Amino acid sequence: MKDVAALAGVSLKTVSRVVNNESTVNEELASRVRLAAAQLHYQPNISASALRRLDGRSSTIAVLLEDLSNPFSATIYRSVEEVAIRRSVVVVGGSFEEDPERELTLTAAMSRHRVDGFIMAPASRDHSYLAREQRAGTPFVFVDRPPVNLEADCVLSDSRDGVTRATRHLLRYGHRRIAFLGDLTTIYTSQERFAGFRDAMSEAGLSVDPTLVHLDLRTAPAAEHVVGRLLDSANPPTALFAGQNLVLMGALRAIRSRHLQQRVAVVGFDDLIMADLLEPAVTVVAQNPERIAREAATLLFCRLDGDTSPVREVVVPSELVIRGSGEIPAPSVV
Amino acid sequence: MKDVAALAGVSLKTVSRVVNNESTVNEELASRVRLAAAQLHYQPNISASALRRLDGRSSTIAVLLEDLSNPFSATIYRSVEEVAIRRSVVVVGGSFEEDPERELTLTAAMSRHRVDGFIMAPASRDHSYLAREQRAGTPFVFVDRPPVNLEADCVLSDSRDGVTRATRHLLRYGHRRIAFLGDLTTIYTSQERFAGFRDAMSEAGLSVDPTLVHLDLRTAPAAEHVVGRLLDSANPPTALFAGQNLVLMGALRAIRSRHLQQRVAVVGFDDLIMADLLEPAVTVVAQNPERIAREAATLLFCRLDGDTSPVREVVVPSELVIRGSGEIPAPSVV
DNA sequence: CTGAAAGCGCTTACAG
DNA sequence: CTGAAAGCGCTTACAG
Repeated sequence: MKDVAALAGVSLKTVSRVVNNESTVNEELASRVRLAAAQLHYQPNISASALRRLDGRSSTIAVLLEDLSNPFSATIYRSVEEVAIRRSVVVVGGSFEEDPERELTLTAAMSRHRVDGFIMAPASRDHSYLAREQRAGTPFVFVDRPPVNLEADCVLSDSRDGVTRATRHLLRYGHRRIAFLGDLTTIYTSQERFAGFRDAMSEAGLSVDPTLVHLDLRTAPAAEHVVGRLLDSANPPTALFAGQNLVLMGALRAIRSRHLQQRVAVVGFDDLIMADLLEPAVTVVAQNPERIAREAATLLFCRLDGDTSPVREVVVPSELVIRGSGEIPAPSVV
Repeated sequence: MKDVAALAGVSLKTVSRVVNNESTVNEELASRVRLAAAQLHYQPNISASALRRLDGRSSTIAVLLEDLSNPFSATIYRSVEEVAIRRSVVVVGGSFEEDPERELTLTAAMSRHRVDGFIMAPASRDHSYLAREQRAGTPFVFVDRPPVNLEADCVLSDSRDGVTRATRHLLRYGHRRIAFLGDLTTIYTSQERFAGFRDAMSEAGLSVDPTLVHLDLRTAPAAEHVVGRLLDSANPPTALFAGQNLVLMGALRAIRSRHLQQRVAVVGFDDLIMADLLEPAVTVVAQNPERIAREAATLLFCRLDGDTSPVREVVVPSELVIRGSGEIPAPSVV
């Protein structure tokens, strides 16, 4: 900036004004400055300007999710990026991997980098440690999972209701022995999905058979193993609800290796690319990560723009996508 | 930092020494400083320290790819994150979307944020504009596509050879009429994949039938349409090579809707989650994005650590994953 | 409308 | 081993 000022023959302050589009600069001086800046390939140092600025804004936000390589997280990141870029804000990402320690590490790192705000799907179950930073003016928007012990904006899927509707759907096709396969019970959404399942069962006056419930399944092979055992048992389920992507894939493998794909009904949570290409195509409860991300980004930028209205909770509807695997009737009904 | 110094009753400089783990501090003073820092929940301002530091390092790198929501890009981002986090370096991401303008915009934005280095899969075909920043000490590592008019490190898949091997594989099953379906011809990897196809064909003494070559396919519906027309033609191909994920999906849909999945051979480029669950399971040329990312990140950090050896080009092998769809023999051979 | 001085939070380069 | 002064690139708060 000093060099630009020297080349343009003006003061530092004038360059600063031109760079920041302050309108009060004489057009001739301004164009001299712009010419000099272009000649020197000058790029203003955003960190330096943030340091002195009253608002201290770095034009950077953090998007911290479970795992940026999974399609749900990746889509959220990407959709936030799209909103951010329109405001010339840059997005730094991080993956918590369900590790509360890593949540602490990453949020602290972001705080050292003085990000302007956070969008996060937390791994921990206590977010009171963020209250100080929040009070200091950094907005937090939670996605996919609500904040615990912290008042903050939050954007969720209606997982519970989505699973209830999916379970009713299976019940309607005559299924009574429905297995529920869930992810880590420590995860909020995992609990919600199971709750949605129980809601529908009790609503139908059915009790949940504990031998048909398997939770804390994280990987496809684990799910494949469990589902294999269920299918091979004396009294197998006639339908399966898979509470998560990888679990769904494991379940489908177990079913296929037994050639039961036309006999056992399956509904999964979260859409899969290519779900329509399987035979039968896979019925799922699809979330809407683009919309979750857009709502979250919009909320965050509103807060950054000074919106001090009460904390909001936005619920984005999930959708039952009917494709075939969930519409296989129970044997007794055939 | 000032507050920490005041609370600990030491000078600013002593706090700075403790924060930066300079060993020359009296243990008693150091622990007083640490206590004060903890009480005040002090987080050092990395941008401010970068401003004055001789190396000017911000502990931030940029990872700019085609589209962070696609599995290939997302996996690269995630794997770079994993290497970066071990060095307490934070990763800011961006998506070019095959738009050279956006490449300029995003690299300039990153430059204003004074990132320490770049890992990027470029959209443009001329990177000379980065030479200045590179000379100023910011390392660039290109992934998936080589730099043009710029000397920079680069990590590539052996796409061309991978496609040649896949095509030979189809030829071995008796196919002569093999359709090639490619992505935008402006994309480097797209050209390479087509070149690999032609290599194998000419090696086998076959000419490429131009009516079986369709390039510039970007979306699944476009591919589905084109493949549909091919399959419905008087002299349809007996095998298809799909040069990209979405194209593969479109091709599979066209084949399935005509119930030809057991008759027309298909090989795709890039692995798909669930490719093993289709019937037949899909044979693909799989890249290794984790390894590409690890190599790129390692190279970048070597450069940041002062490695000034000549520019390197690393080639990561791709792998033909045989699953069934690519092993359907040509009709004349049956 | 333009600019000289001070200061953001930190590290550097010295002095003691 | 510890600290006072200067300065990184910028904006603020003034003065003219």
